[in-house]
Amino acid sequence: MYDCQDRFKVLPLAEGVEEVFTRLLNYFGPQHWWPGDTPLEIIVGAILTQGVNWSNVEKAIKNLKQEDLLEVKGLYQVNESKLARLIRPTGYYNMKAKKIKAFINFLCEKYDGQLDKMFTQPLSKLRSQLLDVYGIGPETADSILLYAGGYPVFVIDAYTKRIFSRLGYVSPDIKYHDLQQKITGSFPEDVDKYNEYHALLVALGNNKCKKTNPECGYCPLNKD
DNA sequence: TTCCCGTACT
DNA sequence: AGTACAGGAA
Repeated sequence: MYDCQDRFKVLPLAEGVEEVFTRLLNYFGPQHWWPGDTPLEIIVGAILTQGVNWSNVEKAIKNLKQEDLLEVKGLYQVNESKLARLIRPTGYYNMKAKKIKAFINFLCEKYDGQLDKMFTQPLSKLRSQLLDVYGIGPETADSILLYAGGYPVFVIDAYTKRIFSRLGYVSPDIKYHDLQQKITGSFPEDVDKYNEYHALLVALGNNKCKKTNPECGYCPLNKD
């Protein structure tokens, strides 16, 4: 099994969650997420990054910026096929163009095209509204809420599942909501910490705790 | 479960 | 050439 289990099996989940955060922050340093200049850019990025590397997203974001399309009005007016062409580097570009359009339409209909208005809504109400938008599932909704809206929501992703299952705390196929409850149930509700924690898990998942050939020998969760 | 789909790293 | 990737819909 994985080396990290030896250390973390003696720690209750609550302490383990805290220990992982401390170690990752010491090792990687603050990540300064999300990499996006505006709330709208963060939301578009959250949709574009579904199922692909962030490096793919950067090209698409650059294309959108060049066309002056990272604003509500522009995204509302641009036709879907042109949008799809611009975001081609992210893969799934036809689906994602539809998804971005669906969000913009939702924003315009419900909130007069104003993100400020949208983000005055209480957390649980807005979350369920976002989940009703085509193309927005739990992870994308929570990324939008945390990184664009500043709500205290802990984002779960493939890395989070992989890391906590390898630590021995949960099953690899644990459901999104169940893992979210497990982690937040024993962790202070703090926007800055949630922000940093998710970013650090992505860093570990990318650099050390990879799906195949994980570099456990160099993992900060194993050192003394 | 399968489809959507390009990019980077092995 | 093969695999993995900040997922979600049908």
